[in-house]
Amino acid sequence: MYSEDFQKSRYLIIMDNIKDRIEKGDFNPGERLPSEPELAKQFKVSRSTIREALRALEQENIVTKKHGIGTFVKAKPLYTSGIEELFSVTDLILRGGHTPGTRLIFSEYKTANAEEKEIFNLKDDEKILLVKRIRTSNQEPLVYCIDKIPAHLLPEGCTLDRESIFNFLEDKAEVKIDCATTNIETINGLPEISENLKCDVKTPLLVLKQSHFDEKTRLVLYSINYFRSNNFSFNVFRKRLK
Amino acid sequence: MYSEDFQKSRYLIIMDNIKDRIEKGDFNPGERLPSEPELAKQFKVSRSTIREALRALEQENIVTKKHGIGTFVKAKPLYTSGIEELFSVTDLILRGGHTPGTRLIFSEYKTANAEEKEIFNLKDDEKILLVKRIRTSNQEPLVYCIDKIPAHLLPEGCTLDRESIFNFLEDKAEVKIDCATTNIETINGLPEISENLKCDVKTPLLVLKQSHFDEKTRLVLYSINYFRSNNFSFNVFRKRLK
DNA sequence: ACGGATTTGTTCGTATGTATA
DNA sequence: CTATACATACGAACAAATCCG
Repeated sequence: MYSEDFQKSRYLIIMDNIKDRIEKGDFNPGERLPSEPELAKQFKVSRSTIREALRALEQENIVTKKHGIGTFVKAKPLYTSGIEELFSVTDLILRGGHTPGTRLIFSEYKTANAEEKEIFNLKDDEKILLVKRIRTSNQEPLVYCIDKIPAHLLPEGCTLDRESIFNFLEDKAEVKIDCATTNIETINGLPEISENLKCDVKTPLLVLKQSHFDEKTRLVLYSINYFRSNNFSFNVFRKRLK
Repeated sequence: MYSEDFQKSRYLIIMDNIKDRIEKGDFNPGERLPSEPELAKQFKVSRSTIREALRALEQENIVTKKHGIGTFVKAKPLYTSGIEELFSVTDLILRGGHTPGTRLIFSEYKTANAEEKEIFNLKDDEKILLVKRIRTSNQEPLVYCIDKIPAHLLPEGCTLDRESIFNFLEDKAEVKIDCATTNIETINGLPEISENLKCDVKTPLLVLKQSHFDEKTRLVLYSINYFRSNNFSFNVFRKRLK
């Protein structure tokens, strides 16, 4: 009952096992793994289960399969887990080993304008919550965030002044953010924003405009994040199709 | 013999069929698809084959599955084709419906320095080809590219002055670029680069530093691209894990 | 709160197809 | 041509999540 991988599915256990063996150097980068029937024998499971495990490993970019040849360990542990994985700014800072903080600039309910009604698919007179905050990493300002959320998704009168919006939406509003489309661009510093970020107007800013969707692909959060570009950059893992 | 999807696997055919029906409005965004056993009956295949098709559709972000509930059509065809798909600058321009061009600034073989030997895993005295080019879109400069390739991957004495490096490596050097890790940041304009891009030094530049790997995860191309940020931005599709 | 029906998730075993060496 | 390896497909059984009466 209190065991951790109690009733974890076999393919997940096998997956972890293979990961560990790669980590340990049992299987080395570039090397071929034992064939599927071979692994099936070793783990005493059917080949289907092995295939499931290998498929998952391939999806995590840890191995590649080649038809008629074999399954190979990818070189560098390419889990750069870059920007293609969606996480909140809070998580971003935590993963960097720093302490996240929030400074509220502005929080107000307002009637949605035409564009907002369009993107959130709202009826007349519906309101949205507009929040402007500075997110800090170890007390230092890192990013200026503007967030917009339809009011009907939120409990009455909350202002989102402290918490991670992701966590708040999940815990208190039962909205699970599933994915986002992000546009990345860069602009020159802007007076209000640069001042709040304590950086020079001459320092360019990295701008992420993000439309966040829940599992039903409803747009639930639109945010614009201005990052101090002198202490920030993003990684993306890009894969060729075909 | 001459039919196009002759011997295409069944799950791919089913996948296309379901895609078409979503396209046509047969299945609408947010709606539940027929259950797996139901689809199996319709297509006269086993449930496993249906699951394979649905899995592929899920991977393309066209449907989502929920345990114990069903499989649902995602809303907007969330154009996946952002920066997470790796393509050459040439393709990038072509996809925008413009005409790509190249202006050679510099092309020379040089002995790899310590850092380059490290990243490319080279022995002493090995050389790399260093190329600096301006890529143009409809004759207008768009991006300043610095590319580094180990000499041993290339035929003797080529300078890569005209072609797409991706195409050249595939056609002439038998090197297939498979994936890349990309770092995105922004910097202030630099004298040499801004001048070549015909933009003001005050215009910030979007910088993509990319390590390109082949199928064996060998680093085969390292490139730094400086984009004129005033006419460029990227999209990324970000997915939440778990 | 319980139970049964429905739906997806996991696993098995087997057979056949296709790519590569 | 043959052996090996991965890919696709079938059908069956049971598990786990969800829903509804």
